[in-house]
Amino acid sequence: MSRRGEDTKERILDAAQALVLERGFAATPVDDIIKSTALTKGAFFHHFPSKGDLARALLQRYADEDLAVFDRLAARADELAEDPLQNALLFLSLFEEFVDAMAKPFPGCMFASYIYEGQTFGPEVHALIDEALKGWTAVYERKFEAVIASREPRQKVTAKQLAESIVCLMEGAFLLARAYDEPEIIIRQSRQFRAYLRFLFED
Amino acid sequence: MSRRGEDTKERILDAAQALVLERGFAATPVDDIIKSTALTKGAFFHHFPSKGDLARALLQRYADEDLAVFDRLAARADELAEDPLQNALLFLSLFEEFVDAMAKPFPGCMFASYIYEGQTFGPEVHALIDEALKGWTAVYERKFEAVIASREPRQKVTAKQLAESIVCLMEGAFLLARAYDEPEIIIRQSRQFRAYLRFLFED
DNA sequence: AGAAACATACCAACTGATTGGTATGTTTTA
DNA sequence: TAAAACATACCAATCAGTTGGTATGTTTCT
Repeated sequence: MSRRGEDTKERILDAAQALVLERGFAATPVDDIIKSTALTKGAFFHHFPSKGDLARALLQRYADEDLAVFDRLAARADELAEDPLQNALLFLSLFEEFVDAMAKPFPGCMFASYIYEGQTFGPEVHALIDEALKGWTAVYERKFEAVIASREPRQKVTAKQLAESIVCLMEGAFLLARAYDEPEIIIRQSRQFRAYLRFLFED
Repeated sequence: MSRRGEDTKERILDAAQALVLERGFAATPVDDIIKSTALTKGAFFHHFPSKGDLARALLQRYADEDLAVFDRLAARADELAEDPLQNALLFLSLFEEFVDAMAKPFPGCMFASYIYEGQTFGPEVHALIDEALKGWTAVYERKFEAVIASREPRQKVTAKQLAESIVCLMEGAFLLARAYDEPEIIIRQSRQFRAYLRFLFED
């Protein structure tokens, strides 16, 4: 695909992402997407064989960007803090900074949006969601394993438990943040979890 | 409305709830709802002036039932445990029992579903969601206030913080539970939070 | 190099199916 | 017997997707 074609495809994805995060996938007609890009139906279906293909491409791109952010934050944390506990704490701090820089109105999490539309999507989409959720958990789990290996926790906890907790906590925080349009909730909860970690592992 | 009319209205709501939780509201046509009740369009629009009215009625009923469950669990906890900490812990245990008794496939939380469809609904629906979320938080906050009043927490925490945390944690757990069709996640996370509370407040 | 052959990117207009909703009946119940 | 509770038969709008076509490259052949 030429440079020009690639650009329009991105434009369609940009418009679709904004609308889908706002209203959900099923509630976002193709007509509205093309209206917001000043393109036509022909152009849309030239780039995406079906609306379902858009759903897949949209989530794929979102997952890729999400992974990139995660990797970037992890790399910066690795750079600045060698100690496992400090590394984990810093990673969460960097995540808070990232959320703080997000635009209002707070868009929410696309995985969550897709999860609650369930039946609408095919197995490929479900696999993507699975991969993302398990990916997050795995990253956290590795970090917490290192922390537990380096220090005796004040309370008996497993890395897996902690990892699942922070993923749940953040997804829930994303939901409330969206309901109230208050991204600060995410930051508050992440900070609270940091305090919990310090409490568990610091002297 | 007569007994019979009330019954059919409930039947419609039952069918709608199952479908909406499965696929989302916008992705659930009225035709599918009436198909699953063996009724007709005339009957549906006799009971609900519009599909939007169904959305409101559906969430209202869900909120009422949710509140009833909450009150029931709280009453049982109050009955069995006077001590604030034991009361809070027991309340969570009873909630875990309740989740454990829920049917598979795990349906998820209707508030979350509605939140991620945002734009679709009117201000009345948003008010209902707000009320429910703030209601949960308020119940937890009162319980944790009593706990904090009765004991010195090992770490400085506020009742409000703890309340927001458990609400986020549970909503996130509901999301993962739905993604994996594993309600056990909710139970695990609630149990984990109980351990955290005991750790904070027990000697 | 330059023309012929082909591919990509897009558009305007249309299509059949589905959508929420209505108008007009018929049955049931109080 | 008169509302309330349904059913039947429709409608206008909207939906995802198609059609036939043009304009603009890009590659291939001479």
